[in-house]
Amino acid sequence: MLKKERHAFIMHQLNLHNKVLSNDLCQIMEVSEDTIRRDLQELSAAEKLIKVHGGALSLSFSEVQFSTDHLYSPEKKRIIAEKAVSLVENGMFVLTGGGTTIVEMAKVLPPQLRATFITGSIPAVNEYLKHPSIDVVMIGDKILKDSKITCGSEAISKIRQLNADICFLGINAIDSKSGVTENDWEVANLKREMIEASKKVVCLSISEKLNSSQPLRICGLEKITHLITELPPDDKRLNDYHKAGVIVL
Amino acid sequence: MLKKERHAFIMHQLNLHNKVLSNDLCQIMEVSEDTIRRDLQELSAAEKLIKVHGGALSLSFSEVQFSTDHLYSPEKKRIIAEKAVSLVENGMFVLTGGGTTIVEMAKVLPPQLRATFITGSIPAVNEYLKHPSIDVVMIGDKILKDSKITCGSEAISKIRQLNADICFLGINAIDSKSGVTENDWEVANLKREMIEASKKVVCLSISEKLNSSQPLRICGLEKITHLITELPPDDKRLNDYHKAGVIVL
DNA sequence: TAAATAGCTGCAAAAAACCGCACAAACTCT
DNA sequence: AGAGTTTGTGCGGTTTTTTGCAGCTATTTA
Repeated sequence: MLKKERHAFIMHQLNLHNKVLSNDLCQIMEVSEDTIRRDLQELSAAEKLIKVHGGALSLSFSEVQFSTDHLYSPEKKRIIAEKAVSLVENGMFVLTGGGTTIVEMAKVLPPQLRATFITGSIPAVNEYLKHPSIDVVMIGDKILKDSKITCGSEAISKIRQLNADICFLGINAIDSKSGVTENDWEVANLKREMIEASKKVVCLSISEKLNSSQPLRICGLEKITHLITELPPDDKRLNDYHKAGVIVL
Repeated sequence: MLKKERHAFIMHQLNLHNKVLSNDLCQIMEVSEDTIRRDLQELSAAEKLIKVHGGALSLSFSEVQFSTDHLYSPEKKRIIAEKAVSLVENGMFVLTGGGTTIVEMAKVLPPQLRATFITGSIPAVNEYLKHPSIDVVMIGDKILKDSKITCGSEAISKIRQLNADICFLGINAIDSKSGVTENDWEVANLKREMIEASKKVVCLSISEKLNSSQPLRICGLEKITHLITELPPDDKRLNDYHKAGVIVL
């Protein structure tokens, strides 16, 4: 196998799997480890991949993972937030969860908006209180320290009494098969109730969380009315959700 | 799993949840605890995260936590706060109002204290959440924007269900004849309920507010068990309250 | 205060990377 | 065409990196 061929093959594998192992490569191509090592060295020098101990990673891998050092992809969340606020209208009763995306959304609410925001999230409330004209209602209960939201039977019974116009949820994982999933028992219960208590349900999620799932199921896609990501609505990664009848923004 | 992959995965988890546990990581990635520990050490050295006992925290999280928006703290309120915390014991259920004095008190709670703090004040909750070991319960209702406390029938009915060990109130006016008075209708109602719901009632007030009164009466001195000011307890300005049977600190 | 849990240090084994060299294929230049 | 040169490849031995383990210390928790 020629050198150029090997290079092309390595790049191909890398595009498919974002990762190659030196061992696999030298077995498949039936060359020595040294040859592979030198191939990777050259491709790395040409900045076509990232060489690591034991193999190599694709450039996109590093971009996605390490480009976003501080606040996690704030620009993506800002895009999501901007789309989300367009759904809020004057006079609405809005139920929101917690999380950084919801806080971003709180920051970009138009100043002249008049609506009532109901939440159990402390960071969200802190933002809502800065707004000049919206009303803020806090759902009370014991506060979960790590996620800083009120959580418990008291909170759930309060949410059950609501019939909000719209509900915004930052979600951890969504998948066309498993629906919306979560890894925290209490938070999952809470989100489930919030969904039931609202006429429209808007899920906010960065695209990395698409097509991932976690142990606890919150609901299927049929309960979701809107899905907002930082991607344009016609991105192919969103096809499954379109098909499921979700409005994708 | 390659080392870089592990690092990327750890950062990913961290960005999603602001926190990772060493144990979870070594189970998910199927490597030894030592490997995870070394990964965290390296990422910590590269200032990508903050290593703590048992896991790691994201940088953005710590920034929020330790953000140095140190409000200037008047000496008097600090003195009052120091006296007030001495009344809190482990295992107590503590009901607190809002106001700057209460927030000062929240800041000086001893780190090893274990108690449950119940409040409707957003600024107070923000402080309580920084404490490592206390439980925090939020009283829910519509939030009064100017005083940043939850207020309304819902809050009042919740407080009625309580039987707290002790209640701390920052007060606006106190007088040996009129008792404790207030100028906000909603806040007055709330404080009245909080006093009824607690075995001990501690009033916190800077000395300037002594012997002043406002239009709305909350209660007489007989309902107050403790009064704390920045003055030494034997100051002559406090004589009236001594005589009324209030413990003056 | 004692048990449990997490961290640290040194060590050893395995894997991977590296270095120098030899040899073969390809390419160049007369 | 053929000798010399460049380039690519594989092999043996050495070095570095990575990882897990055992024993010990420090911290946390009950």
